[in-house]
Amino acid sequence: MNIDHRVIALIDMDCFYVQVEQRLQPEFLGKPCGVSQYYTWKGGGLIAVNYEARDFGVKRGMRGEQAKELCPDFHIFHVQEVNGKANLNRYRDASADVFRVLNANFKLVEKASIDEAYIDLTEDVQKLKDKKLQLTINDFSTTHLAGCTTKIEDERIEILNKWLNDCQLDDEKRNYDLLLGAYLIEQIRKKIKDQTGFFCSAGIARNKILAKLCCGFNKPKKQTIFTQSDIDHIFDKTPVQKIQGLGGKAGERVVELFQVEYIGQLRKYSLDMLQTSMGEKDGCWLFNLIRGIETTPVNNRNLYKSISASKNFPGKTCLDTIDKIRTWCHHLAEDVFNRLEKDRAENKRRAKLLTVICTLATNETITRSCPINEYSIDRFANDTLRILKQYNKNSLTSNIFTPVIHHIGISAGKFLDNINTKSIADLFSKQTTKIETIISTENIINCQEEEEEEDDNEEDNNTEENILEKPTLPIQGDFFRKFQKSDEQTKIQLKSENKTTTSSSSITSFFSRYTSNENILNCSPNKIDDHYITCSKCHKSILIWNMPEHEDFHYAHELQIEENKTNSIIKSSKTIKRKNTNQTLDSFINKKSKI
DNA sequence: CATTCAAGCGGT
DNA sequence: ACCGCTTGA
Repeated sequence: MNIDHRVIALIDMDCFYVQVEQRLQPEFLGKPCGVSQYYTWKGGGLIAVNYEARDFGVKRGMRGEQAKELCPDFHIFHVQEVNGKANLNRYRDASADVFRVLNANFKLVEKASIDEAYIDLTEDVQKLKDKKLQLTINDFSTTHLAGCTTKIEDERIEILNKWLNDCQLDDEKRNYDLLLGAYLIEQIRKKIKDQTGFFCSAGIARNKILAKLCCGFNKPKKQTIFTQSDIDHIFDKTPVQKIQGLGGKAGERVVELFQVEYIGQLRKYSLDMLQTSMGEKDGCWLFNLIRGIETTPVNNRNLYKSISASKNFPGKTCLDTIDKIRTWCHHLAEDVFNRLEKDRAENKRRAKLLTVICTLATNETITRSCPINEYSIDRFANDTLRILKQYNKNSLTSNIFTPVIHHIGISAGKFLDNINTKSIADLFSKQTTKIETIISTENIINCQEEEEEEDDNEEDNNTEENILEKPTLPIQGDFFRKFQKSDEQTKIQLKSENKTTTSSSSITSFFSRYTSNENILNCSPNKIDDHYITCSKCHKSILIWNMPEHEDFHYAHELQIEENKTNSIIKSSKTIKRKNTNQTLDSFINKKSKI
């Protein structure tokens, strides 16, 4: 599979929080509304505004009172408060409703935010091709072409109709894939509406950046196709800040350094110039991006990597006594605890690391972590309080805390799976399709360095079949979960000689980095005996929250044998079909080696 | 006094 | 591990 022959969609719920509230109170459908949190101060801050209200100039971030001035009929929904703190569970639950539909219909779905999902439709489109459907304009009632900006419905239909006939008759521009992708997305959007009640918009393109960009071209309740031939003329009018990842300081840097306003203006700069100013990696990314090439994979991930609760205490509301801090530690701990318990029941996993974030009056932000040994509100609260107290300059006997605190957050992460009974074969069998690991790359500039390969494995007695058929190897870390879910993308490397790339990463690079990382951890100042457990395989003392990775290390070691066998296959054939999986070990290792 | 809360990623 | 940046409702 060529990386720029993918079909990627980005689905984005329209003013999601408002729709969630309107689903509960349908009498507000069609009326200008918004959702705000903390209504006592100037009507709270608006975090979602529907399209009816946007017509009046109401915007996200505005105060509720200000919105009322612009639009007297504006209705404000308020975020639920628990213990005096905004609670977003209602929207998380609604999000789960949407993702249930997506996951039931597609294999490769990435939860990008509470209301956004990337879908890799490449395989779905290939399967659909075999059906040789004759699609008509009626299959695309909400579809727009990125290059067609008309507001007149008849014109949309005329131009889209011509385009769809063209690419069904002669697909020389390779647009037929995108057409089929758009067809699938028309259907899933209908399904989402039918099964959840929510409207959404979508973008369909060859990569995530383009899908994300064009999703915003026609909103709400519409979808947009971005073809490769749209790139130049649209990028010529696309402000740098509109590109995902360039909305902040990085984008400002681009504008300043290159004196450009629109992303397309960067085309006149060489790869070298971009890399000199932006760094090797970012420069490479930009150079490819403005030529329509962007290879970031859609990760198969539906679960949160962390669960957190935080609250600001601005101005006079700051926390200046131990009592106040203790109370809020407890409230935040309770929120995290409740969500962790739900997560544990649903996802059979446990968070192993608690991270406390606080901002002091000195304007410094502090982040400190400690292990989670059991889920308990009091444990979370006490751990948090203990960490915060380290920054109190006042006497231990006083209730006064200096410097005052303006923000506290508690985050739980480093999840460890409990599941330990599934066989490897079971896990692998979830993915049944092939992957082609050799990718044609005429257009792709890749700046990743070659990694040295080592051949230092002795035991070569485990065949791939042996490993795959071992039924009872316990799965404790999340290595296999990632593997099973095809979380990663095959690595591409440019070979300057013949302009072909091979998937050629080595497991050894993962090892070397992991090992050095371990050494650092073993001499870290946080070393407290309680936090260590002894690994049953290597008898090393390992920090409890590093066990998932440590277990990955062992599994990776065991599978290195398989890796070596695979490498020889890759080198000797153009494509490789792997039994019962569409992932190579490379793909996993690539991610790991970045840690 | 004041967007706020939340999540992920990359650099070091 | 910790910090800053980015994004989104």
